[in-house]
Amino acid sequence: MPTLAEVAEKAGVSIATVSKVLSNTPYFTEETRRKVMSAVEELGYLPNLAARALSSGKTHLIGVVFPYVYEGIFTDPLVQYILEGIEAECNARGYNILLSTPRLSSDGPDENYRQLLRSNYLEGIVALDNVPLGSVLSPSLRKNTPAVAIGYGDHPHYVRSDDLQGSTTLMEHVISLGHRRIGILTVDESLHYSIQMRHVGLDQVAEEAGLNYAHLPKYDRGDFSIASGMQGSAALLEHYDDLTALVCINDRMALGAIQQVQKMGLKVPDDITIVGYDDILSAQLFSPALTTIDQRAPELGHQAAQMLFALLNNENPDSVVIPTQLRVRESSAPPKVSR
Amino acid sequence: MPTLAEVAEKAGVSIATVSKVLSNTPYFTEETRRKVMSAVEELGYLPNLAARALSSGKTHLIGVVFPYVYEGIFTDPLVQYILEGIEAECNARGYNILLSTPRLSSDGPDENYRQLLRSNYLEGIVALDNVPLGSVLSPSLRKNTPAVAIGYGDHPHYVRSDDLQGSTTLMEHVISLGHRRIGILTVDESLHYSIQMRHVGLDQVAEEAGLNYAHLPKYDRGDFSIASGMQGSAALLEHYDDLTALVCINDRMALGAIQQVQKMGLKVPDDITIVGYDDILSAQLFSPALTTIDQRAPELGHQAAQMLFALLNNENPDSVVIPTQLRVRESSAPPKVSR
DNA sequence: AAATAGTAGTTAAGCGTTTAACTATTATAC
DNA sequence: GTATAATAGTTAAACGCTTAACTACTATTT
Repeated sequence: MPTLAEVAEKAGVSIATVSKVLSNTPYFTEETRRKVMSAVEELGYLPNLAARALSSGKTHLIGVVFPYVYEGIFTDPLVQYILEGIEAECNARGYNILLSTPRLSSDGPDENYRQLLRSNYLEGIVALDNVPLGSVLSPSLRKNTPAVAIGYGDHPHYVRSDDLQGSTTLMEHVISLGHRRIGILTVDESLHYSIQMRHVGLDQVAEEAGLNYAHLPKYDRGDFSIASGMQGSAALLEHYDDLTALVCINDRMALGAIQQVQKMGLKVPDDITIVGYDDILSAQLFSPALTTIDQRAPELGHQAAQMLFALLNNENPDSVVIPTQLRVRESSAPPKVSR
Repeated sequence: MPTLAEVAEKAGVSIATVSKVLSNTPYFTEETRRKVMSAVEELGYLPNLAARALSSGKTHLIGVVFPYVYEGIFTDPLVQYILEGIEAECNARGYNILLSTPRLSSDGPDENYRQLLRSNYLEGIVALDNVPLGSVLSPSLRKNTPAVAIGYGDHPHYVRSDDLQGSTTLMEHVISLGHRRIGILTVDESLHYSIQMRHVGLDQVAEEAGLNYAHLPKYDRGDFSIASGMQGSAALLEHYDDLTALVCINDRMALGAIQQVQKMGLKVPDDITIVGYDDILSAQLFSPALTTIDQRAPELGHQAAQMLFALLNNENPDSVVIPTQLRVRESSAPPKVSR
């Protein structure tokens, strides 16, 4: 690999001059530029990024952090949308993405990750931070590195989906259809802040409608998976066969539930309404298509990255809460009068 | 950030000794180790990765390259599975992933990417390389960086899914069910090597069964999307209403086709068999569940990463072709005798 | 004509490691 | 008791870049 020194020699100038030309720092003639450039060209010179990083302190590297918790990170369909959003912003600015997927336990993230984070190797960080178990972005970890959290972690700068508004809208939809005997399919809510918020929303709307949320039939041992949606709906309907609607905390569980109730001979939405949350690809494709909440995940990624670059630019961007969108499809309808 | 020098001073030794202790290079006493370690501890020393990279030439960074071609990279459902596989291997070895998503045009990948690749900043590369349009891993680009291609790019080291075996198995399944009037839904085959291979497989089996593949009704202006599957199936059935089976080049188009033919009043699989390729999540969920080919994408990622680390270790791993698995589900059945 | 400001380029220090080459001490062999 | 080998640690060069401080001109101002 040719170095600055070789370019300088070939061009007949000093390495400082070459550096100036390449970084467009003022004060050189067109003549010099030409000489330098043609030397660069001939030698196929490329800057050594490690050297540049060491010297300037700028790595042009953004850490994108998706903690690995209860399941593989990439099995979460939202992750890819978020990544897409972040990627677009970084690409536009010539920044590279270092993808970090720390194992998160109750002791916090793994040692590799801690070191990476504290090493100042990353100019900035965008992290999914939604897990009460532990933050990948706690103040002691992130130190001086600008960071944006996607989620409910307690951070000065964050982007969130409006889970409260989303769950409220979803529950209002179900209740306004006339349902009152409503079952809830969810996961251990200590797992996820956004799940907790969704419960708050469901609760509020239920109470306003005169329903006691705490007493609604619930299955809370799901794990986000399709299988647990099947299991949960079976368990609920076994004890409460008069339910006219199932509100599920995510789409995969909702799709599992639909399959299960169909297997049990019920029609969706005629016999029972089932709604989800997330609007994954399968939600639109499924038959019946799933009524659900679109979190607009790519937007989460875009906004988070934009905020991060604002921070790097010494601006002070406001945190953002992104409104969700109710997608009414085929899986929800008024309850049958007969039941 | 404390440096080696500060640690050395605090421990009362030279920086070379500190470096030796930390890298476990022989020849120091237990006593020294203790002094160094406690200085490290007290100061919270962490190595500067840029400096280390400059000095040692090792960045501990693996480039994972997903070219951005006709559509956003992350809209391809396989990508996340592959990423999952690569991530697991890198994580186990303490390597970090630099995620690169070059824009690929007929001039090759964009300039940012070229520079990154040739800068020796990455110790190794795993790249999706399946596009005749241009390689992200051509010899001139990758130079001395060890690289593993996932796909059909012409490289010394690659991992491929066995598209020939997959498509053969798929077509054999359809033909063995008794179908002879078969339509093909595909994309411009100049877009993708693996698509080309799938055609070869379909062709072979068709010919063996006495069908002229070239004359089978085809829609080849798809773009992998659900919408184009709907469009393509509509177009085909308009001209050939006697088709008893549609073989689709990927799952999303197949799912689109199912929706479309259902909309047209046909039953799947009673009136028409529809099969896909990929086994995306929705394939299992859809009703009817889609008969398709499972490429075992996570395995592609695992194997590719393992090969790369073998290369870094100066071994000479063999390239790998990963067999696929036919998933027979509900969307395929023998043709109705009446039609 | 001297002082000042602007332009063009150079010198050299510094970024924080790694590591080859060296010195000094101690243990082992004969 | 010396030669040799092994051990423990140090010195200093090197990695390739950025950038502050400097010199040397040329153009402008007064």
